[in-house]
Amino acid sequence: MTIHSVMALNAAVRRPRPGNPGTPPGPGSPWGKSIVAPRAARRPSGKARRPRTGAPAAPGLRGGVAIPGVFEGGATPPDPGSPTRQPRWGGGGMQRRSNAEGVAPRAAKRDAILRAAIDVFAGRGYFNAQVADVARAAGIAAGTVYLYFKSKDDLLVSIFERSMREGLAEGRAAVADLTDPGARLRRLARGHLARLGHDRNLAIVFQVELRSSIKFMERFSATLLRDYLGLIREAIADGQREGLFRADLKPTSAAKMLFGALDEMATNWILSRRRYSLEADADAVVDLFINGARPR
Amino acid sequence: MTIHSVMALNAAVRRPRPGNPGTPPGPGSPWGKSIVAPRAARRPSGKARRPRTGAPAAPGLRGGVAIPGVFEGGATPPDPGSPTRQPRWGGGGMQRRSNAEGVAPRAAKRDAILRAAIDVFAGRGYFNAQVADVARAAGIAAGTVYLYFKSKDDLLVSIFERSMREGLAEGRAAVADLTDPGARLRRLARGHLARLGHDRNLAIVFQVELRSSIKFMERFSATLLRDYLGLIREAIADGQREGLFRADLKPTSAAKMLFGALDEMATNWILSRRRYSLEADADAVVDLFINGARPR
Amino acid sequence: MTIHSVMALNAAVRRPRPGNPGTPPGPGSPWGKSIVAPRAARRPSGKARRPRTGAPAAPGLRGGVAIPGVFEGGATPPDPGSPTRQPRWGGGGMQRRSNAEGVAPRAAKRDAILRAAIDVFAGRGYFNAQVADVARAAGIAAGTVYLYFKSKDDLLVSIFERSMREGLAEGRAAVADLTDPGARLRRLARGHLARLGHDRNLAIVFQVELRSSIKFMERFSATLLRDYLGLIREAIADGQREGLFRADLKPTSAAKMLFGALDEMATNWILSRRRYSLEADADAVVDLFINGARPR
Amino acid sequence: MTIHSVMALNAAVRRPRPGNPGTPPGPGSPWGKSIVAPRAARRPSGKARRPRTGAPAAPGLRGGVAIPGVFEGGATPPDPGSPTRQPRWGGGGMQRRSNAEGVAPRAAKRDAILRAAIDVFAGRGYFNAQVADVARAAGIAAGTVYLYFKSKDDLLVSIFERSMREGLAEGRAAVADLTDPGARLRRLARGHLARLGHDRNLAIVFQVELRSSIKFMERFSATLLRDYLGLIREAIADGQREGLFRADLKPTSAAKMLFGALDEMATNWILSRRRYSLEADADAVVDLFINGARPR
DNA sequence: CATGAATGAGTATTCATTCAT
DNA sequence: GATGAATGAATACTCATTCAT
Repeated sequence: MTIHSVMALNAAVRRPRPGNPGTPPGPGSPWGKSIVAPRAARRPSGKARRPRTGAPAAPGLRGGVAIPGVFEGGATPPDPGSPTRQPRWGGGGMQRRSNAEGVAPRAAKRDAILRAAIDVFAGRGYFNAQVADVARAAGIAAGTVYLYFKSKDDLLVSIFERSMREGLAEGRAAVADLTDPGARLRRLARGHLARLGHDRNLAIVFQVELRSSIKFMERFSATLLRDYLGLIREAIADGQREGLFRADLKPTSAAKMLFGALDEMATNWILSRRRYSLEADADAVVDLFINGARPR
Repeated sequence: MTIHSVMALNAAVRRPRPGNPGTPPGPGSPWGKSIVAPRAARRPSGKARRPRTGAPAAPGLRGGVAIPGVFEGGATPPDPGSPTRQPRWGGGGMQRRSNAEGVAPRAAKRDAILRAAIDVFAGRGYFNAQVADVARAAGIAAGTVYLYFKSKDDLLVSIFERSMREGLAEGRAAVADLTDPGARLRRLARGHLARLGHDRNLAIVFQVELRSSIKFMERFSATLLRDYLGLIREAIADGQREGLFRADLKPTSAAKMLFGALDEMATNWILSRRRYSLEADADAVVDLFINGARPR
Repeated sequence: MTIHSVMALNAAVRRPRPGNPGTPPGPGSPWGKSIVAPRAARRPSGKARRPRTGAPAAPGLRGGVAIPGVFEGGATPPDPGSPTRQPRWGGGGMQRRSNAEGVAPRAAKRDAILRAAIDVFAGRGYFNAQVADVARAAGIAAGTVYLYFKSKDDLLVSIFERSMREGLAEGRAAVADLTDPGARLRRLARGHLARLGHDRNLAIVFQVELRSSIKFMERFSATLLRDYLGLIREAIADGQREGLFRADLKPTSAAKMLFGALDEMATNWILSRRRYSLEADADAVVDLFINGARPR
Repeated sequence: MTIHSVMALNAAVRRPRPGNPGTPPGPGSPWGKSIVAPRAARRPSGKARRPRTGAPAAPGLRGGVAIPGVFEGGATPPDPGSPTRQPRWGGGGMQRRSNAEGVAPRAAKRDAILRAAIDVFAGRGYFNAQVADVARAAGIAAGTVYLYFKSKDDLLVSIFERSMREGLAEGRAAVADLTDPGARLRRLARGHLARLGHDRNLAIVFQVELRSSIKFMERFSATLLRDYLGLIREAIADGQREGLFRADLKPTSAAKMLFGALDEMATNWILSRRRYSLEADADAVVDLFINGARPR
């Protein structure tokens, strides 16, 4: 079972009840309900608040959580040791110009919050984590999170979307110059595991926290992930056309199998107390797959 | 992603439980109110009580819970001792006989509650489901659930343990008389998918709800699942000894890959709107695996 | 503040709501648990019980809690060391003939339950104690308690009524042959503290558990206790008539003061870790009182 | 029965609160906590916020809580440091100025909640009262109570601590300029009863609700109350040194007796339907005591 | 833009009491 | 008479979200 598969699971019956306990859904979630039963909007009046204002930015931001370059200062940093392809969140951006002199501070803060969310969610679990925890980790006030994200769910969704988008982009780029189907599969697999292996907290969120909702999975199963699996499927199909892989293999099923095996490796890596290279697992999986797909 | 991996999926998106109950007073006290807030007399109807046998089955139980062809085989479920009549959860046949000559009625009710829990959890998700929902589905009072299970969590845990125990037992039995490693893998794979394929709700709970906690996954990853993966690993190792599989394959990793691929198939099956035979997927996966593992 | 006074306190508004609240306090309370009814550790489960019956008295009765002579086998036994006046609960009875050959087994069992209730309530507090605890301590089934008592409240009420009735009877008898007001007060005071001092658990229930409700106190404040205070008041009034006590003293108020001082001694004795003779405190109180009441 | 003794009164008859939500899973879950979102340790509390002054006072506060002449003096109650303007709980005068030049609004709201708690607890009893009742009476949302108090228990505890602290401070101040032991006792007694007599609801909470737990009594019996009794004991000891009181009187015991008698008066006052001056009872008690303590 | 005090819905769990056997 | 499985009402507390400053 890969991400893809899991994605449609919880789809079932999410009670519409507002409030919270049962974790009632609530508006604001990209799924119309909220993947995880937010809490619903309330706020009858609002008493006295706090008058302060002014400050250009909470001081905590820089120090505590994110650094303009974003995502690079996390708990499980992108491993500055490996010079190759680091998943620089916020790094591949567009609007973000050159955080040097403070351009696009909004994007920078958004990245900081996302980074904080990854670390907090990985550390205590999405449900156990409180928005206030994320805010604190990001060095901002709780309410500020809502200036950048629609809801708590949105944080999770944003993490997923961004990660998938980057993964997909990287995958496409990595495969662009390769013609050999086997080599493409290998590079995709390595890239997939390397990305997760470089950021353990992100991997935890991606492999664990992100799969708690069928709704969530169904939604993405039809979008980003579909494209991601598509890359694999195409490589397989190409391989079949070139006679490298058995023709009786169904590309879609085979892609799922490969992805499922890789996914299992990733999850095992997370659960394992040992700290080995996740990326290294890619070859074993691909070797087995390619060998298994080879015409008899 | 295999079972192992999947296990960490849903971990996150879960809501906690705020609020809490109290002990309200009630009539019956010489003071008209009760000096100490008794509790009040209640008991509008009274469901089924006494578990003694004889009875064809508690009325509420059959109607509310039992689902045709599902979970009906289990009298005293956790009875791995009796090889015959194995309560195949989610399995087919075997009409519930109403514990003819004295099958513990307590176990029967426990089964009914568990069955109800599977259906309710699958239907609305573990977190969104309320204990009262499960009770209602089982045709009993909410409080009664606690006469059979420690907590709501315990329901989920019991589902997992039971399912794994049975799966493991079936797996062992299925493989006992086979010597060919490939045949063993095929039977294990088929059995695994067949078990899930027979009970969609159980499959949902198993593939999704059960993976909502990294804690949960870690715990079982070291127990039942380890044994389950062990069966696969052994078959692979035997195959290597017999020269059927490449010697450079690491049995443990290979087992995870196979399991991961199967798990992905299972989750895909659940997410898919189409109703195809999950068991049939086993062959494709095993074929690819065996072929891939074959010495070059 | 004596029992009398406290008795009317809680009378206020006892909400009739049945059910009960939850959320046991939890940490944060200076007592580690909650000042009130933390519920304490529940009994392991209490499933399997003891089916035996028939016997003139449940086995558990004799051993665990009460002995036909009742009340004499408590946790804080009536101090067999002091040959004088032991508050023999059930001992001063009427219907109870001679439990020797099993006469009045009903009364004997009732006594046993009451004795068990005293010990249990004293041990874990009325609110924390469960009817099942009392039943278990009495060696009977939970439901059986209701064959002898209307409700849990009734247990507390019965303890109070019985204790007061006996105390009143003893007080009357003790004072019957005395004419000197001072001597009567002294004997009443000694008797009061001696009775409590002989049975610590009863004292705890009497001094603590019994005062949690204004309703409860109001009810008895108008009955038994009134008579009890009456004995004191009469002795004081007689003393005034004889010129032994100041005439400007209001008998009723003075009686409350005396009772209040004694009550304080009793409560202090319970709270104290030291094990001294409570009865001995009587003299100091009475001395002070008599001296203070003496005409200047 | 004195305060000390009374303190143990209500200990018992309290209903626990089953239910749970707020009641975290507890043991029973194989993970020690709960497989799912045990919520984990929450942030320290987050009480202290930003005490800045300014705001005239939260609107709902005045209307919902404040009771004419009661509790209105307290801006920042627990401020024993400022001798002037002592917030006499239950005391008279001093219109709440709406913290004119900056009295912490936070403290004001805290006071309002406490005041509401006193009234609600007195009215329906601690156990029957719901936190929501207190919140409603204070004109705030239920959840807001937890922004100022740890738990429902904390409300009761805070009432006690504050009352005792103030009573102790007043007692010390009242006695500071007096040398005559008898006069000191009289002033202490009058002050004690006057304080309770000025705020009937506070008196009810103090005399009844607060004594519902032996645990509670034990705890405070060793702290605040000890100091309070100490004031009385010292006056008695001084009197003995001056030859005013009998030397064979044990100061500690005598102090308890005096306190017990006063406490009884207070409780009687509460229970009585008649509305007389409680403070006036002080003289009768002290007269009797002093006369009784006088050397023969 | 940022803040953070305030809001308020929501439910797991307990246990006194009943009653079929 | 005894039993004990079953019942079911009731609430403290959390935390996502808002909005007046």
